Amino acid sequence: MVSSPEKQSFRIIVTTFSQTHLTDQLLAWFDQHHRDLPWRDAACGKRNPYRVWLAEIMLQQTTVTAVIPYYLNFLSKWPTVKAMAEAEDKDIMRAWAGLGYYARARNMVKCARFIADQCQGAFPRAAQDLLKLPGIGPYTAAAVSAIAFNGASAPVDGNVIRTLSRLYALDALMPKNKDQIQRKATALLPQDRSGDFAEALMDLGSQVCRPKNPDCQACPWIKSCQAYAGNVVLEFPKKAPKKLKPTRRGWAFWITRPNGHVLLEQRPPKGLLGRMMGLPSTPWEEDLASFDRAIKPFSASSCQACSGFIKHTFTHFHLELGIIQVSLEGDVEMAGVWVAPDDLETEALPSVMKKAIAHAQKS
DNA sequence: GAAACGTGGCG
DNA sequence: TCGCCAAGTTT
Repeated sequence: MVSSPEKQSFRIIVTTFSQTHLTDQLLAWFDQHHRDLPWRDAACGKRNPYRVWLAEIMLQQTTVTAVIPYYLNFLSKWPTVKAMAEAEDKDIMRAWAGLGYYARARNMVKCARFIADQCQGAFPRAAQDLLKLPGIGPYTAAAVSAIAFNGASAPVDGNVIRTLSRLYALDALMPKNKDQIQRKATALLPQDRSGDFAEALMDLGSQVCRPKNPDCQACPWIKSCQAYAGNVVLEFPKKAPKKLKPTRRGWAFWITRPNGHVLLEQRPPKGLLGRMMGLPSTPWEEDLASFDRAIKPFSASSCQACSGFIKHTFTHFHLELGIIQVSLEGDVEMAGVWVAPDDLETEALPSVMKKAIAHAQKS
């Protein structure tokens, strides 16, 4: 059956009207529930692009609560993209330590240097151009363009996926539904206020359309939400079943010289905890090397295993790490840096290594 | 497309 | 205790 042209245009008008309605409802809600966050220091479109970008990089897969102290510290150390571009890698990694996903920090500096050296310190305004920069993917490109420049882009993050999946009862599995959600989000863009719209949709997802315990009664879209109407809100978004995490095990070494200094190594520039500092360690594998085998390189020294082991969970595996204390008799030369215990806190140590160090020091 | 890539909080 | 989850990008 073919619709008449009149019928089609009528449908387009109705669709457009209801989308406008949704957009207006969302923006009205946003105006009443505006959150005061450190990076929201001016109206959308009038923000400092460097600060917007810095916040968006940090907020990738990371909660607002975790980001705030890091954001403030970075801004105080490196107030401009030029300042960050001139920073040393080591200082960036130190300041990022504990925030996780360290490739973000490595790409961030790379991006800052590109902006400073190749773009006269000015961020591109269009999402399409931002997308070419290191560490900036589809989400961040759209977010920076919308929030810093009021560009007509709709960032789609986990909040947006969840909220729109519920609003339209979208059955597609994450993350295959990304294109569909992107089209829905773009269709809802207002004529102006793209930046407010971006923040509004993400705020709605994080504060109202929460993963668990959503507050549907507070939602401006309650009358339009298909999942709510069907009483199946928690069934969206549809997700593939999670894979089981394997457990890997290893030994880390607390190696001290007679003066009490301890040996740290910088990890390789890519891969897990890349470019961060840590205790020397055996590889982390599913089969644990025996104590005797692990201490072979230190056969002439006194070696003692701390009781128990530390547990830590990464994105794709659990880790059980045993700690072996090695007390060297003299100032043996070894690859790495010797650090006084009091100076450990200033090193670029990821959380798992801080945990291992605490375990070694209390044993 | 799938896997790698951190961490801390919450129920 | 433990699985789930949070403002994704890269390879």
